[in-house]
Amino acid sequence: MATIAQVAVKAGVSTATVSRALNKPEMVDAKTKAKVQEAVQSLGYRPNQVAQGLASRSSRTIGVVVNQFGSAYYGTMIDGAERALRKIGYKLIAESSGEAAEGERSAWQSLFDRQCEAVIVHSDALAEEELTGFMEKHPMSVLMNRHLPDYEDRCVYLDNIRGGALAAAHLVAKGHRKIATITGPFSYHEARDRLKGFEQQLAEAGIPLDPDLTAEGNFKDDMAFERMMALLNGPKEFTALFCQSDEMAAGAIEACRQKGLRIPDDISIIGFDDVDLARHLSPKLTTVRQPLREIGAAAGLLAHAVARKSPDIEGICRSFEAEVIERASVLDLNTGS
Amino acid sequence: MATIAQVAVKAGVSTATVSRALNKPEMVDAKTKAKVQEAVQSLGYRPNQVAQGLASRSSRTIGVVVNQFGSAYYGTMIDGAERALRKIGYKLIAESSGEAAEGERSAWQSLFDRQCEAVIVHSDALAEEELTGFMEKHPMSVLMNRHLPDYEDRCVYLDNIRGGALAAAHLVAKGHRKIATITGPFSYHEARDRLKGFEQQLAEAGIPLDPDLTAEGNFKDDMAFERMMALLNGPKEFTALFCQSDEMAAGAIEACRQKGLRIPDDISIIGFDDVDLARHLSPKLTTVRQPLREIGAAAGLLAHAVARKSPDIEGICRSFEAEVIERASVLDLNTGS
DNA sequence: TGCCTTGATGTAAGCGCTTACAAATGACAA
DNA sequence: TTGTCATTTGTAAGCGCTTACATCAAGGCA
Repeated sequence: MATIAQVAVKAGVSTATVSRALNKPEMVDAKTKAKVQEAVQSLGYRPNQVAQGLASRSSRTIGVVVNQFGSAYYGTMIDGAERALRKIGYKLIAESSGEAAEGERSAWQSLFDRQCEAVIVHSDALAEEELTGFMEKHPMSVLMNRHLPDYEDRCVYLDNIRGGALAAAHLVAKGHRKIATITGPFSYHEARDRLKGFEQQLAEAGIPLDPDLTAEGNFKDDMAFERMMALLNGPKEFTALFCQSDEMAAGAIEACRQKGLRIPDDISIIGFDDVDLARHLSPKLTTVRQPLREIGAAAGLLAHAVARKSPDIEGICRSFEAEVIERASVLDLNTGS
Repeated sequence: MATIAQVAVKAGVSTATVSRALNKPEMVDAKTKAKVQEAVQSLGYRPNQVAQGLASRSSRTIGVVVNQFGSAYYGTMIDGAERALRKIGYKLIAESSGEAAEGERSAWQSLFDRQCEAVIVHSDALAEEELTGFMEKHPMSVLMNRHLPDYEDRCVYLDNIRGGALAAAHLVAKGHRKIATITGPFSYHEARDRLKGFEQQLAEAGIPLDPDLTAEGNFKDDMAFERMMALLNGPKEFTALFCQSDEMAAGAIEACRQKGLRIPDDISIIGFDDVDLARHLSPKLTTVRQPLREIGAAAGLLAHAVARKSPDIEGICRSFEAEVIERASVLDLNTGS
């Protein structure tokens, strides 16, 4: 690999001039610039970006930590972040936490050790209190898809309360009154918020949330399958189900199938997320869409703005709205279709 | 951020000693080590890994370029690679190519500019010839899930010929004789290989591949839907279909549904990949499994071995075998179940 | 002509580390 | 006592860049 020094020798100038010719072209004479260009070409010189970063104290790198990369949920957000950052010449270093609190802590720290200018964290395992501590300790961090009131301006998040309300409103509008729900784990802020919005919206329609029809899941299909089985075997009847993730909806659908129940004829189901899976399920799943790619992109931009202490922070959308995508898994009781 | 110089002052030793105390503990006296440790603690010192890398000429970073991160296919491989690398203290810099040849070229180059010790490439867009050129130009590269005969020892790949054969064998064993197939794009090596294995295996059973029952898709569901519609509307009958990706199988299933055809009663379908989607489809999809996570992990390890010029290269599994996962989308014509 | 600008380039000091090599210390054998 | 050797530490030269500051030549102006 050619170095700047070799280019300088070949072009007959100092390394400072080479550096300037490349980075601040307006400061150097046209003829000199030409000589430098030629030397660069003939040596195939490419600046060592790590050395540049060390000297200029800017790595142009953002870190991201998520549970794992294999699921569409995380993958889509990361994709959004990476594309947004790549456009402005930034790179993404990705680390997975292995779904453990200790993994989140160490990944967070180690990304800074790698001189990431900022890091994007999707925390699942850290309690609110510890998270707050980290946000304070690492001011160059932003939270993705989680809302921490104390650090409002460094969070990109979905309005989960409203998301939950949307699900309830949709079901109620379709004439459902007896509604069950399988939530995410209550240790997750999102799960609590979605349930809260769901409950509030039901209340507005004069329907109290029935604890017997409320089950705590873990966003995964297997557990949702079991919960749904229990609900179906329970004494209470219901015509509709709200699952806080599409994957759980898939598990619930499977349970219905095993019990010989048809969807949406016998039971209506609405999911949450709108990952690819949703439109491949049978019937196609009506769901509450999270704009994951947009959320990821916003997190990337926010991280960049925070790192650069840019005043644009205010201009970056930090709060996103969910929307219901109507497909074929909810029956309209009013019209029967 | 504290620097090594500050630690040195606080501990009353030279920076060299601090460096040694931290990286080669056996070289320094126990008492000195204790003083250093204490200074490190009290200053909260953490080594700047970028500076370490510059000085020691090793970044402990591997790059990876894929089409996009949002799909389970790429996500799972990346997950495998990241976990394998994290265990040996390496980090992953991820860049997406935006599904374009130019994106692949520039990502590849730019990851080296960031001093990645090696880069893992999942090339979709580059033709074999250009790819060979890149492998020659960048010896610290490995190919993930693609097989380039000239650089056999720097490729981690699935035996796609065998994978295609497996699909054919399964269908034939179930008594199918009239078999259609929707392939990936023929510009993809994988698609050609899978078709080749498929054809060979059929030939062994005395069944010629019928061009009228062979359609070229693009691994996506939409196009598969159209291709399947055309096949169904065509003059030739068939009892089974092999799709070269699960996503295409989902599209084909949708087409059957629209035509009022039941699966597997009227038509049997076997997919390829075994991503999460497969077990959520209805009926659950019988498919040829690619061990994506293992392939990703092997690519990570191979990249590391290549970067370190380690002789272990030979010990890393580079060729993976597919396997058929039997679920519910293929009817056994022999028994009728 | 002399002085001040202005623009282009070079010099050299870092950025935060590692690592040859040199130096110092003490133990030990002759 | 002296020389040898092993052990521990320090000195300083990088790694490949950027950038503040110094330098220098040329042009403008009184």
